[in-house]
Amino acid sequence: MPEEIPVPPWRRPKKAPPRMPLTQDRIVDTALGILDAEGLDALSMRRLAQELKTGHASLYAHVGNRDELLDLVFDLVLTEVDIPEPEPGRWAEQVKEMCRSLRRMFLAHRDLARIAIDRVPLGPNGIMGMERTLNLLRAGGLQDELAAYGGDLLSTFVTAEALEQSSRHSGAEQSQEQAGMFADQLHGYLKSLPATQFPNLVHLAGPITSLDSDRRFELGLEIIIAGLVAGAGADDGADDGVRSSAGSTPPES
Amino acid sequence: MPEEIPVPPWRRPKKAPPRMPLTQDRIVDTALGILDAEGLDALSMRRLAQELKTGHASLYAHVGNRDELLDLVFDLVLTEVDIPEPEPGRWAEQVKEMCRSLRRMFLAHRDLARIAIDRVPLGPNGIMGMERTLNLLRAGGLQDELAAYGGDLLSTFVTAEALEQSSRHSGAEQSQEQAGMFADQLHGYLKSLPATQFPNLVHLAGPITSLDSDRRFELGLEIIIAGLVAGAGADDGADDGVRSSAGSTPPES
DNA sequence: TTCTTGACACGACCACCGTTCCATTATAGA
DNA sequence: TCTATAATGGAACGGTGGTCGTGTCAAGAA
Repeated sequence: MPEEIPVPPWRRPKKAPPRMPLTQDRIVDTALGILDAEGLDALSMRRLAQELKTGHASLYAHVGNRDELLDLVFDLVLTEVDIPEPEPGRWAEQVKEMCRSLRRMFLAHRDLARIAIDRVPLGPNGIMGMERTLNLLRAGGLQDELAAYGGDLLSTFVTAEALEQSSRHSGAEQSQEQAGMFADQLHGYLKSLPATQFPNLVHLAGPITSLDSDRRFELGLEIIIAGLVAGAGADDGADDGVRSSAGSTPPES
Repeated sequence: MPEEIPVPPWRRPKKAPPRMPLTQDRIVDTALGILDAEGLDALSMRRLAQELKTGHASLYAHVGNRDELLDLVFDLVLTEVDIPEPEPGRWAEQVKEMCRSLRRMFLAHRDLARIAIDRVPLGPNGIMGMERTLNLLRAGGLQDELAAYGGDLLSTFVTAEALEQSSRHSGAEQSQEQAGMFADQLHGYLKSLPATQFPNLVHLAGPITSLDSDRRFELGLEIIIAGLVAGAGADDGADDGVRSSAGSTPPES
């Protein structure tokens, strides 16, 4: 921000800078700024008021309470997610693109997954997003119930995965290094377990700890989409929704 | 662990009831009691100390801090989950049984999903659970990476679903009635949206709001297991893990 | 141009929270 | 019985979200 130019005294004797009025938008914008820079725990009403150069009690004239504020912040960032218009023949890829966009949004805003995890996005942008999501899912031929629930499942998955990723390196500031350290420590610990009692953990110590966030995300996405596709074949939803024959037989290795 | 052998009364004439000493076990047990009865927000160190008829500062001699206490509570309830020994030919059903058992545990303890959602279960019971889970998943022929991640995905799914269910009727005490009210209101709202702008939401208002928790849970379970089964067919995990051909072609309706 | 009014700002306050310090106390071992 | 060790818990610290009522200021009415 450039230096402030002094206002000529004859121009606006006392009109212009009396105060930038407090509005809900300004509050929500500033809250998002604090969230990005310092995380959810730092976002107290007092800290927010300080940033806005006002008293914390003033905020309650515009936002109700802290929880409602977080609702508003959540709905605001939802504008960053883009959900493609369905194109024939690209269904699975487009569903992935949507989920990746959602994930990018989460990773761009610190602790946002913690806000989103127990919130239903019913703000204006949330509703828009639901509409577009359903539109995309139905374009893949998913029957009503599966489309309705599939959107929920996908967004829950993306949120939970983002939450896991962000909480892994919580507390300290470092991200990459911290995550690597933890993985290494965990790998050593798992390898050190008695192999007679924990054969699977010892055997899988590698795969368990070596999966980075991106790979986990793509894997989970593949699994869920494959599951949705498998369910889309069932035409009568009265029984199971997902064709149960797909899951009832164990694959023999 | 075998039952404790009672101490003969002549052995310790006046040791027993001078005061029941504060132990970590007593603290964790009591914490779980408060959690069940009053929820996570009511579980403060002060409230807990009051229940134990002691000062809140005394607790810190046994548990480190509140977060560690929640770790311990989480690990304690994990004993209630049972994970079956693999039986040939019942793989998918056994995976479901495991997930249902986990879900039952969550529903039996108020707000436990909120505790579990951002916690990796690395306590003794958590480790045991991971071992048994991996054992079951591998028995279905899942390759290493898919087994390692599949367990995570399933438990994340169950936790998130339990969280959603519990947060739906948070605040007020009512559960069934409250949930129904909310669903009705939401249904009315969705139906009231302009059909030109939100055709999918209006069309799917029924399926979206009529899915009760049990059905959601079973549906999601089917989807994920179907996805895992689809992925189990891929023999080389170097590329995608889940056979991408399964998900890349949209099902035509 | 003066008066009035109503929305907004905000200091003071409330009831909590998690955590630490440290003097006191109770217990177990010598 | 005396002493070393550990548990205990009152007081205090620095926070939190939220409410109340007074004060201020700017725009509309007269």
